[in-house]
Amino acid sequence: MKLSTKSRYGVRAMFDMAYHAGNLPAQIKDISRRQNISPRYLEQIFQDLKKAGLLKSRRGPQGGYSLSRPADQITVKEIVLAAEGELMLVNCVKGLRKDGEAPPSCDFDNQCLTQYIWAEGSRILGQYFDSISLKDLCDQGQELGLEKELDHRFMYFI
Amino acid sequence: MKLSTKSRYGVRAMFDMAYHAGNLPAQIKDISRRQNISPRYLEQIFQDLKKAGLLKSRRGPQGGYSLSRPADQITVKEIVLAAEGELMLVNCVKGLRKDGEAPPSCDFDNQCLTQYIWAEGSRILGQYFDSISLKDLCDQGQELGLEKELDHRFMYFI
DNA sequence: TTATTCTTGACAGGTTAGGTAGAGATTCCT
DNA sequence: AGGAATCTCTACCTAACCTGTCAAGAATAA
Repeated sequence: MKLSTKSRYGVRAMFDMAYHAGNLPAQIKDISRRQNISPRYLEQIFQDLKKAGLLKSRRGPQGGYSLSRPADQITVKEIVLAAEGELMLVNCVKGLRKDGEAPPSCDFDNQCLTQYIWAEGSRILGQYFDSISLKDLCDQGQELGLEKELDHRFMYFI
Repeated sequence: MKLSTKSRYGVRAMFDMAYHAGNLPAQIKDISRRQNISPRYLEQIFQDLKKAGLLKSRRGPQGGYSLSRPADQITVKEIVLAAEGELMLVNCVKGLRKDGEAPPSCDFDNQCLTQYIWAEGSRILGQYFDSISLKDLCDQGQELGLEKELDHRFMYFI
């Protein structure tokens, strides 16, 4: 019952982007260095987040990724959902998936009380994750005095 | 972020025991047949549940397993905790484990905001699971008119 | 004593998580 | 136009874990 690293890295990376946001897109190498995540692995995760519409990307020099929406309009739930594929504690429950694929039904459908428990637990968890936006995390980071790294690309103009 | 089958089977099996409870201990073969769980696998699960103090066992003819407490004093949380080992969405968070082992700390300890999210999510989930007892499930089963199988061992005395 | 049932430990096959690697496509700058 | 920076796509790999199976043994009741 563990979250995959994709979810955890994804949230960390998205927070990092929101926290260090500048005028230019954020680059994988900077995020991965600050958050100590393998750059190549982070690329994959960002592909998922981009497909989910949470990130925009620009190629070429000075390219990189940026949030597709303001930080207060992106919730942890969306990130986890995009990275995890779905937000369900079990497979045998009817629920929405990222790919719209039909969920596998178990052989005890309709007479399995425990289904309700897992479905409700998933819902409660999703509701909590939905109550937290990236902005909330940034505010919390400010309060804790979390250090912000200056964008070295701005140095050229000083 | 899926629950393992141990948890799901464990809850199903414990519910089955509570629902069909008679004077005699319940046997693996009956539970596994009714719940469509591999008997050998169910044995393993019951070992975990027994270690956690949720089940009592008796060997020999007419032996089997029985709940170590009344059904209204056993919650889903306890079963999941026993089967899953712990109830934590991530590993990097300090939390109680079944074996008392020290949790591995991540390299971003104390400056990782996301830890709080995962810890709180785990707590919320645990709280929900703790609010459901086996008796609640039995009551629900009654309401739904879930069929109770007669214990064939009683037939001898009729 | 014998059949029944739980106990214990080994082990194996498939799947998934987590990560690496390389070639290609796009864009910017000179 | 050419080259460098950056994202994109696909394939591949490894270790761990999930989900069991199997076999031998120990306890108990009849």
